[in-house]
Amino acid sequence: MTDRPTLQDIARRTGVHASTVSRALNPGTASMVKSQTRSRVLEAARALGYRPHPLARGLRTNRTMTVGMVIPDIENPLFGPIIAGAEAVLAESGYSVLIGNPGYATFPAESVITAMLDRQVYGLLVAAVSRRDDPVAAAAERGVPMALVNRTLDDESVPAVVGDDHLGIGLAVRHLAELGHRRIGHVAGPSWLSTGHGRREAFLQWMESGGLAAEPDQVEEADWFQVEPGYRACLALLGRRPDLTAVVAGNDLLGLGCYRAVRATGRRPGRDVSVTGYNDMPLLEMMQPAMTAVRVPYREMGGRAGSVLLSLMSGQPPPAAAVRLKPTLEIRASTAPAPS
Amino acid sequence: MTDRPTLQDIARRTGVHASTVSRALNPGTASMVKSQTRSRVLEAARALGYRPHPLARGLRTNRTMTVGMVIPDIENPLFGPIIAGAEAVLAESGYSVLIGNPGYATFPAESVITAMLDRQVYGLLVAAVSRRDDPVAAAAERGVPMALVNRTLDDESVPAVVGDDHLGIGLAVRHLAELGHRRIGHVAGPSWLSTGHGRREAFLQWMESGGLAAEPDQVEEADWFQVEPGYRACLALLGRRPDLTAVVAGNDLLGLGCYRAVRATGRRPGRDVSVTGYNDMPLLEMMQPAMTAVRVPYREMGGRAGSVLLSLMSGQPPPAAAVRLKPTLEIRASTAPAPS
DNA sequence: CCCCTTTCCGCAATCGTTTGCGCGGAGCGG
DNA sequence: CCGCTCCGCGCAAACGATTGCGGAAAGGGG
Repeated sequence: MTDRPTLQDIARRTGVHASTVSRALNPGTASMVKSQTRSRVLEAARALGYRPHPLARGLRTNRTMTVGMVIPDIENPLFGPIIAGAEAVLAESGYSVLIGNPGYATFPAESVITAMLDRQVYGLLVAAVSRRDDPVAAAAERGVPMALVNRTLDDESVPAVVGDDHLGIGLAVRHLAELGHRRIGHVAGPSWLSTGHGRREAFLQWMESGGLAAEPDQVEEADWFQVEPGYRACLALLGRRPDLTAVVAGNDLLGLGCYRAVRATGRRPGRDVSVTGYNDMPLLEMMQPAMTAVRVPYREMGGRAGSVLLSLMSGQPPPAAAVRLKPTLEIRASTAPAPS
Repeated sequence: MTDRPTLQDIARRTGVHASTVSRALNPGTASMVKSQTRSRVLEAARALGYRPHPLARGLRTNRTMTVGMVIPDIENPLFGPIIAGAEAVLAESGYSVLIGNPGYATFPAESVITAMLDRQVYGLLVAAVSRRDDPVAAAAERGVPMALVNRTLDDESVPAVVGDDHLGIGLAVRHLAELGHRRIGHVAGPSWLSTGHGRREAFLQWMESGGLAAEPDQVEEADWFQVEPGYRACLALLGRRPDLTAVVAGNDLLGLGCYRAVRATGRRPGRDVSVTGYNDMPLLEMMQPAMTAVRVPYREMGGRAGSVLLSLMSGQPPPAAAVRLKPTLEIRASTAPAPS
C-alpha cells in the first residue's frame, strides 16, 4: 500500500497551512478562502491525486460515507434488484454500502445492526424488518437515519419504501374475477411480516368488495416466503377446499410452491387451477407455465429508499408517510378462464 | 447517537492510563499488563459496554475490519449464495463486507475498486474479473490482499476460488454421451471471461476424448451470460446444425435461452433436444422442464474465498494454486435419451 | 489619520486508538 | 549492599482530517 498524499503534502506544495487546504477543498467552507489560493490548492490536489482519508474524516466529523444495508436472506433473488437500485443512487452521492445478512440462525438481526452501528455507518437501510421489530425501532429512536425497504413496521414509525400491496392484490383478484373465477384461495406469507399480513388483509377486502365469497378457510398461511412452505400451505388449502379454481399467492416463491401442490392433486397449474405470483422476481417468466404476477418495481424501490435515506442523512425531516410504489400486473400463462 | 464510552472513560474508572486499557483489551498486548489490573479493566469495559471505535483504530493501525466485494451484476441470482457464504465466514472473524457493483455502464470496475481502496478496505474479494484485468492485477501488485471468486485471471497471478470447469463440463458431456447423444453443441459464454473460455475448451476436449465429433461449428458464443444472448446464440447454432440432439450451455441462463431457441425451432427441450445448464442456480429445478445442470457449490465457494482472504490478510503467503471446487451433476428432466 | 469591519489564513485542539520510549520499583545474583 | 534485568505502566506522539478562535492585513468611513 503506497502512501497516499495528505493535506500536509498539499499544504507544503502550495505554501499554505493544512487547514486552509481543508477549507479550500470542502465546498461548504470554500468561500472562506481567496479564490486565487483556492485554485492553487485545487491544482496541487489534482496534481498529487489527493483523496481525502475517509477514516480520518469520519473520526473527526462523525460522518462516515457508508450506509449499512440489512438483508434478510440474500439468496432470495428478490433482493438483488433492491440492492442494485440502492447501491446505484447511494454511490452517486459518494456513499458505500455495507451489507449484512442476519443468517438463518447464526447472527440475529440485532447483532448485525449493532455491528453496523459500531462500524459507524451513518445510515441504515433495512429490508429485514418484522411488523414489530424492537431492535430496529430502538435504533431509529436513537436517531440513526434509517429507512425501511419492502417491509415496514405496523406503526410506521420509521420511513419506509414499500409496494402498495392493497393495490397489487387488487390487480390479481380483479384479473381472476374477470376470468370468471369466483372461488379463489390465498396462500399467505407469514403474518408477522407486513407483506404477509397486508396482502392477506387486502385479499379479504377485495374478495368482499368484489362480491366473492371469502370464507376464512380460503386462506392458508405459509411459515416462510419459500417454495417448500408454499407447497405445504397450498396442499392444505386445496385439500380443504378442492373447489377452488384459483390461488393468489403471497409471493412468487409461494406461487411456485402452489404449482407443485396443484400438480400433486393431479391438476395442472394455469389450466385447471390459476395461480398468481407476487413480486415478479427475475426469471419468473421462464417458469412453466410462465407465472402471471404482480410486478413490484424493486430496482426503483431500492433507489427510492436510497434517496429517502440520503435526505434523512442530510438532516431533512422524514417524509410524512411511507412511500408506496404502484405495482402492475404481468399477465402470463398461469391464469386462464375459470373452468365452467 | 448517544456518546459511546471511550478508552478514557475506562481509564478514569479503573484509575489507570488509557494506554494501559488499550493494551489490556488487545489480545496481542495483553501480556504486557498485570493480570489483576487486566481483569479490572475488562470488568469496567464490560460494565460500560465499551466497543472500540473502528475509525479511530483504523486510522491508527491502517487496518480496517472491512473487506470489499466486487460483484459484476448483483441481479444475477448466482451471486446471492457467493455473497452469503463469504459474508458468513468473514463476519465470524469480525469483518464487514462492503458491496460494490460496477453497473453496466455507470461505474467501471476500476472506479469501484479505487473507491473501495480509498475507503481503506483491508482486503478485496473480486467476482468480476475478466481473463486479463489490469486494474485488478494492478491492485494486487500494490499488495492489497485480494482473492478472486468464480472467475480467475489467465495467469493466475492472484489467488482464486473457482469451480473445476473441466470436470464439470466432463460430467455434462459424459452424461449426454451415455444417453446416446453424439452430435452435441455448445453455447459458450463470453470468451474473455475465464468461465466462458474454460468451459468451451473443456467441451472441445471432452468431445474429442469421447470420440465424438467436435467441428468448430458446433460451438456458438453468446455475448453475455444472460437468457437473451443465449437464445440468440442457440438459435444461430441450431440454424447451422439442425442435426444436433443436445446442447451443453455455458451457464444456466444461457440454458434457459436454449430452451426458448429449441422451442422456436418447433422442438421441445428435454425431449427432442437435451439441454444442460451450468451452475445450478436457485430455482433452476422449478423450470419446465427442470434443468439438468452441473452444480457448483457457490455458497461454499464464497466461504472458501473468504477464508483465503482471511489468511492473506493475516499475512500468510498465498496458496500455491487456485482452489478448484468439485462440481456435481444434478440430473433432471432436460436431458433424455437421444432420439433414434 | 484613526478606528472599525471584513477578508483571509494560521494555530492548535480535537476525534479515539495504538505504540515507542522511558521510568520507577521489584527481584535477583554476586 | 550494589547493579542488573525485567515487569508494569504512564507519557506523549502519532494517524489525517476538521474547526473555533484569533490575528494580520486590507479596505472603508468619518
